[in-house]
Amino acid sequence: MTNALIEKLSRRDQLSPVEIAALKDVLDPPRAIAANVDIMREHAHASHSLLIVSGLTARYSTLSDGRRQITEINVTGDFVDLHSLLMKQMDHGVMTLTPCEISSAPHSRLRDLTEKHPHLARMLWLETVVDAAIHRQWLVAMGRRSGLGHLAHLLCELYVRLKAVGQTEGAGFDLPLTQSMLGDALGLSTVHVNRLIAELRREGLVRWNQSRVEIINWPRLAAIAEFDPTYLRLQNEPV
Amino acid sequence: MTNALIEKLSRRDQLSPVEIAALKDVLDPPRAIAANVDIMREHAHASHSLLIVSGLTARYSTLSDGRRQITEINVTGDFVDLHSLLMKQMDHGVMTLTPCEISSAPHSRLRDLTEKHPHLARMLWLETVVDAAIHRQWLVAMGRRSGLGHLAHLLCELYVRLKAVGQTEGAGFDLPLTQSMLGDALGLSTVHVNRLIAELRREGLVRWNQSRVEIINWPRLAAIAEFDPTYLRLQNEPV
DNA sequence: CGGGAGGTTGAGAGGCCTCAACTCTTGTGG
DNA sequence: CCACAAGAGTTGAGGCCTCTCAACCTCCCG
Repeated sequence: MTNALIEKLSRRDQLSPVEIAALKDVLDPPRAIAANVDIMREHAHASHSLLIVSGLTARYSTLSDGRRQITEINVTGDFVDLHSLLMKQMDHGVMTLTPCEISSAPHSRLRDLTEKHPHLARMLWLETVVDAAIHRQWLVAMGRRSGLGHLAHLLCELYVRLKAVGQTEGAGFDLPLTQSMLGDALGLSTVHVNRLIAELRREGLVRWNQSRVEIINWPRLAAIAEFDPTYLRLQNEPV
Repeated sequence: MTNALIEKLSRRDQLSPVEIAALKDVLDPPRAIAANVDIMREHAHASHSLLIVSGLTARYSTLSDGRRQITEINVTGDFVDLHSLLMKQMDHGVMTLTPCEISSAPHSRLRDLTEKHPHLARMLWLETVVDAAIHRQWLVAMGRRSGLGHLAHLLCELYVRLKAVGQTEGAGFDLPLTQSMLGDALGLSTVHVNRLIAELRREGLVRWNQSRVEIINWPRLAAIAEFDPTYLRLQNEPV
């Protein structure tokens, strides 16, 4: 049930059987949760962290006029809101984008884990550090890339992250997000997202029907995005 | 020499004398570094992390056409690039914005610290988690706020962060950044930054001469920015 | 005194926004 | 089995925010 997380962590550094057992011990059995449900409310004081066993979630912040900004999309195997172990109060909300299975990890047990397993603690620390690196890439894309480059970058990122946990098929993957949600992630309007997707299709870079995205021309898509996956930290370097 | 860092950490949770000594032990004596110097290059493999003893630095990423996006401004007492302890390869560069004093902490010693002092390790983990929270606020500002709101938010953030380490005087602080640098931080052009600053002045929200920023009307500035300092995690809650 | 960096201002262009209408799909109930 | 509603996607038109280009000013320093 924690396979995707362990698969991802093992790409970065070796986990001992004891550590794997300790990691499994902090997690409650997964619960099934429907799509479009808040699993952690903005400003809440959290007492546990959540692991996505399957499905897609989004971190978001809401503005006073109701508009929304999604700040990260999380996928199967992501320890979303692990940061609340230390932040205590949530600076953003987390919602499901698809039906999900979610495991809960009480902060008390996570704190015990950091006392007894310093190496595993660093591996979890690294999870949050990669989140920050993803945020930085989004900042670069939002601040300095064209709308098309930004969308292309998001697709490249999701493809690589989903592939790392076995959620791709060939050059395609499922992305059951509405164009309105994509707009909230990119900081663009729904109408403009629609036109950008049309442009990617017209240029023969992707096939995109329903929730199925197929990347037809990876080299050109990655070039438009100036995509370099180093920040996802999927290479093996012991911590 | 690590006073600002310890002052900031102590706002969040109590540090024992042993922990303070351990923290000081990982740091080399500070070096003086001029303004506009790269202290960590993009894509470099880091073997140590850097503490800002005094001065201002910026994390940045460079695009293929030479344009730049600053993803965070770091101030006195910030453990900039602590994340490299776990990331190993830098996903961004770090440069000084002003003359700085910088202390270096070898990763080997930091790793030892996490083995022997789990609580202190969590405090350092929290430092990187706050970085991520700052990134998220920048994403919200960049994606969904007006240019004016974005600039106002940056000023509010810097004021609160500088105040937490005793670097403000009344409602003012030093911000020796060129408008071009501010543009790189906000994702705007230099010309537009100039016009936004002029608007803040015209509206009587700030006085801004040379590198001196004086906030005249904090309530209105914070309202324009929709600023809520919770994400900076300066409240006391034990980790 | 000249040069360079930074700041300021004007003018025109363009990317993205808003508003609005229309289409398509899906699910529900009569 | 069809009518209808609701949600999502698509397209057009006009407008605004921000960009680029360019000129000029100020200040500082060699």
